[in-house]
Amino acid sequence: MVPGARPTYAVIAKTAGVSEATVSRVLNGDESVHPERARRVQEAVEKLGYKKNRVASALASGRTGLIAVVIDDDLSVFSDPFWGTVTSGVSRVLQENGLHTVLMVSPVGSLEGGVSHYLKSGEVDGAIFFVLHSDALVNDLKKRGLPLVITGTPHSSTDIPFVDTDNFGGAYTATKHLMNQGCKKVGIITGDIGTTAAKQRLDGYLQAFRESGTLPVKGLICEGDYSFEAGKKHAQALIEAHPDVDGIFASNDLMAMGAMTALEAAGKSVPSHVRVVGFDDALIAQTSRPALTTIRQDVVALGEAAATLMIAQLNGQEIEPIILPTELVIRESA
Amino acid sequence: MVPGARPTYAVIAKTAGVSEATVSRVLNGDESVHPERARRVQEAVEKLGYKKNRVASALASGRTGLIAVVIDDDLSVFSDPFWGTVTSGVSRVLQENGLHTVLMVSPVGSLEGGVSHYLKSGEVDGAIFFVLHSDALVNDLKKRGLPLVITGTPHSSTDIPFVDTDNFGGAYTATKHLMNQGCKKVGIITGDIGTTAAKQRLDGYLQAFRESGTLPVKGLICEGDYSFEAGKKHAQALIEAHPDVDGIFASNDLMAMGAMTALEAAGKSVPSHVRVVGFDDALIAQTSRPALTTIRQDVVALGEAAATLMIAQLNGQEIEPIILPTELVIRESA
DNA sequence: ACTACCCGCGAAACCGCTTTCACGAACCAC
DNA sequence: GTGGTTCGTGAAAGCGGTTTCGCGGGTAGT
Repeated sequence: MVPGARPTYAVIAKTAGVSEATVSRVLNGDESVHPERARRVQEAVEKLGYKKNRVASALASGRTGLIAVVIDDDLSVFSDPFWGTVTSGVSRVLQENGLHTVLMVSPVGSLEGGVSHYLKSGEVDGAIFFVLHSDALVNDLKKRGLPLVITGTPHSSTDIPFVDTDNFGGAYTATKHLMNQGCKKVGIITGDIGTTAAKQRLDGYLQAFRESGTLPVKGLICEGDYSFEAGKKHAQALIEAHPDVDGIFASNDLMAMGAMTALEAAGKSVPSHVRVVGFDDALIAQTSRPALTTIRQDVVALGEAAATLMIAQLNGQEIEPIILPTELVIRESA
Repeated sequence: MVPGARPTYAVIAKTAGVSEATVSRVLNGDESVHPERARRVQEAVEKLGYKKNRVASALASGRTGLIAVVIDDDLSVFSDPFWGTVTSGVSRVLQENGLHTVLMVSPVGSLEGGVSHYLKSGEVDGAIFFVLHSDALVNDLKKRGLPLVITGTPHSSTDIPFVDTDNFGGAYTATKHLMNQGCKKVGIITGDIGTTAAKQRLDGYLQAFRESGTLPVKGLICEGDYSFEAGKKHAQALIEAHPDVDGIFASNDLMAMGAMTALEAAGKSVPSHVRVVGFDDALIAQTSRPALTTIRQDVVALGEAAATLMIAQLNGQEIEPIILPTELVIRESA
């Protein structure tokens, strides 16, 4: 053996005095090998510092040990720590299970091109989608039998396993909190209503109203899009339409920041005139002045849950969606 | 051929009436094939919707088409959009070149374990490191001939190609800007001085002083660690030690935010009493009140540059480090 | 016209691991 | 003791490409 070259089964087999087939069995946890021979193989592996060639293994077995994480260029990675954080959770759990994370950041829309091809070509053992881009692609993959996990609730109710934050509950808690603080007129700035998360948060808001026996007046519900600017714009509109508004639930922290900026500019102080609650507990929630009261979602846990679901699926276990709880973090703004 | 099964060379070869060897040559851009036969192969590929099996290809050729991106769990992905953004830049460029990004988020310190093994085992064609963790590992990999790129300037001057932002120039510009605005006493809150970036930014600050013919008084240089808390703490210390301080350059936006929070709490208004400049142009710089004047670095471009360097290396081209320019973004704080 | 080359191409070996298959030994029941 | 199992094992056939090697035919040189 040339020094520096990695040993192969041939070498291990010779050293241990067994066949390559037996080496393979031992290394793949086949119980049926005689303990004594297994030990000899283990020793040879140890001694030679053998590490399995994953590529060869993949070719022969059809399992690559790779899980794709598919992200939409636009919504996501840029300037928003959210997906990066989720990914790190995914990656950690996968790694602990001997799997690797292949990142596919696809320019939105072009998903049908290269990414789609790659996923269909069996070079990954599964795919985790961040935000459901195209139901078509996902359903197609599903039909082909590729293990899938979606982070965020899918639009159409497919039977594809997903993980999500309890958007409904979080929004409900946020709204309830505002009411408990004495707010009589609570508005909401929603996220991009095309996303299920935004819809669910709106539902949670409405539920809080329902329970209090009232319904939000027209104009209290503003359709935003998760951006700072939207928060600003809609807060302005809100206090114009309803000068007596005394609580705002923004569907994410960034919009809450925008709202606070607008409120301050309009001479309304937070929280004495208007209380504000956000959603996410992003970094900005902690650093803003006044510090933002918000609904914390555990983003790392979201990633970990997605990975866990994937692994369970690969093991052929029965699985169901995971909904992660949220937590109200009370700071200064409400 | 079973419907649904992917075609192989065997099928293409038969369809085109050539040998598998010729198919391989055509698909790998070997010029020596007769145009007519090449055309026939292309047609067969087209007709059958053939896509090369990357795994088989990898086994035979030794090239996996995978590039590892190695990130330190701690410093990075969590709550800081920085590395996520860089990664998306890397991923995009790699993908355009038919390569894929394998994410390795390693709990700091454990780099020597699984990650190291994986990288050494030839299952990736190259590795891009975010922040230089361990010179030892990198040098080892370098010796083994694995193409490497480092984002951020390495500590020891190895000949490993790297990409970085012009930290020195950015810091110099920031400090100069404060001086030009009339600041007489400019302090700095540095980043974790164990990182080269922090050192370079400090150097830039010092250079601005040198050019103005003065030197920063003792106590004007505060050693921070890039955290919000550090910014707060050191700004407090700064105005205590030097009540007449009228400019602060914080080595990142987060510390600048902390500093502004502390200043406001101490009754100093920004920018009228003290001007503040940050570094990064992160999201918080735009949303803060007052909006933060800062040094913008192009984070996506950083990732793209890293990927470009990697690709050049794989092509055997000569390469040298890339230093990306920064830009002063003037907002309200200075 | 004869040897020397070069060029395009196919046969076949090979990459390193997995898995099927069949064989011999050991074990069982009758 | 005989026939039928079961069990551990190795030989060998893949997995789907890449690459070496050598052959046949055309070109060039003398």
